[in-house]
Amino acid sequence: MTDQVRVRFAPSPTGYLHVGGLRTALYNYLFAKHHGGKFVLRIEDTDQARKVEGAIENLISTLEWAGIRYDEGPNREGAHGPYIQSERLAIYREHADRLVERGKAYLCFCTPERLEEVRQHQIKAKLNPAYDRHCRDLPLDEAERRQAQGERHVIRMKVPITGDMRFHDLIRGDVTISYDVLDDQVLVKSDGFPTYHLAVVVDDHLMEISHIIRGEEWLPSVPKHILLFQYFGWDVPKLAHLPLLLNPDRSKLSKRQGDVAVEDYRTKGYLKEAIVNFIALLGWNPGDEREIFTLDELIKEFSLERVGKAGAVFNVEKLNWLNFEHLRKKPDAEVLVMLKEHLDRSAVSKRFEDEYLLNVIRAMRERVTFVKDFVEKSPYFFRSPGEYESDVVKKRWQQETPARIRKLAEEFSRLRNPQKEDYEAALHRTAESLKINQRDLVHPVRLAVSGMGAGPGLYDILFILGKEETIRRMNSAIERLI
RNA sequence: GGCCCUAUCGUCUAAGGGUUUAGGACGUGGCCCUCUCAAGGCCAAAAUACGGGUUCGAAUCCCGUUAGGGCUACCA
Repeated sequence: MTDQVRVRFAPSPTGYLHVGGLRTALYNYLFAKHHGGKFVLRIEDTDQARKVEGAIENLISTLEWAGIRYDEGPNREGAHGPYIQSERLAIYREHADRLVERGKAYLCFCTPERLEEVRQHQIKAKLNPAYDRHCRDLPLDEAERRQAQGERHVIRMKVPITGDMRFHDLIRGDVTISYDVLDDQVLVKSDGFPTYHLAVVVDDHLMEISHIIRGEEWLPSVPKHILLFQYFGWDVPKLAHLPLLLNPDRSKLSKRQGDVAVEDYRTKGYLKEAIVNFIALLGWNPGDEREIFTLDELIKEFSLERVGKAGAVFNVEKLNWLNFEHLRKKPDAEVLVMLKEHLDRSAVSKRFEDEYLLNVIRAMRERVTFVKDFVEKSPYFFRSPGEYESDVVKKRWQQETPARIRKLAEEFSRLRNPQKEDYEAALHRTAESLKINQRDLVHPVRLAVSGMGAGPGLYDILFILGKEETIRRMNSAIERLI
């Protein structure tokens, strides 16, 4: 075993990448990169019943989208492949046989019916349901004879009857679990596939994993794994069990209470930078008061020592804020690309010049959380107002307003190639000659050209829209608003 | 039920026994700025689950209680 840090993310391909899974992947990745080590992606598809078509591809593309690049894994073979467990069946079988030979595991011929019956009896007798070790002491020759006859069987590990397992977890400290709450775990199922417990130990060893960083739900099965490492005569990797991600009601993060698939958030328009940043902060903090991080900064700062022990609620409000912050940090040109992509996908059919869109971006930057907000919060940059917000009309559009707007439109029409300041000066002049406050013109004009009462500075809007469009909208408002 | 883990503002968290009138952030409310809305600035409300110990001193260490979560499969 080398001294190099090698960690893995080992999801089972059951459909989509869960945000909890993404965080586990992220922490592994950050830990690996922080220490100049390798990040391995391994697919744990040993349950044939739960196989989902396309899940692996989906998992990989989501991971790559988030910027979490694996060094070894499916489609990126290293020296430890294959990285999909269903392609490693012979390896597991061979190792299981080794354990049987050494008397550390045994063949079990109990039927599911008998197991269920035993379980029912135990429950009735208020005992902990566990395998009764019926086949544990079958003579090896008898077991081999029955196996040769093709009798259906599983392979179970032998867990010591008494004593306990004490181990150290990098996040939780020392943990002790008594053997009498463990049963003789199935290692190889009757379909020949290994269970998680066998596969994870064999693969973590063979792939030279130095640190196992995974969710807290695995903590109770650590003793089984350590036992297996010992039965094989292998070193045990360092362990770190991450706190869980929680629903707002503090139960384990699940569907039903909001979105849990990373792609859901992606579709909603969250930036990968925001999701990664947010998820990193769910259970980890840098120790100072910084909150905005890029992936590279996270790599630099991350340490397991600063990972907390308590579960963390996935709080969308803060994610929104981070999205806002990361979107704001992006250069105009980059936002332009995203806005154009969004426009292509949306119902807005009209084409806009890059320069026009850049102006919209500059005007709206401080006002949007998502790229889609450019259109949703300022639709007037993309089409003339279909209707006017009624409460704003009520407040800003008085009886004398049409005449004033008409006069201002005339003033505007005399401008040649107007800049922002020219609109402002023209409005100022008009207000003076009308002997009214500027705001008595500003608000109605805003309403006329945008249909709304809120938005960027009026002169920014007018400049972006351009003289012709501005005047056209002003006249249109005069006709449509009474 | 049994076993394991966890417990600081609504949420994410800081404080590694004295530097603490428990700090920051999101969100919430107010004020300032201002053509509106934002952004920004300032301010405010808001927490150590409870009970015992240990100690000169406890959010911090120990025990118990309570609460929450996880696990308890031929699922991962």
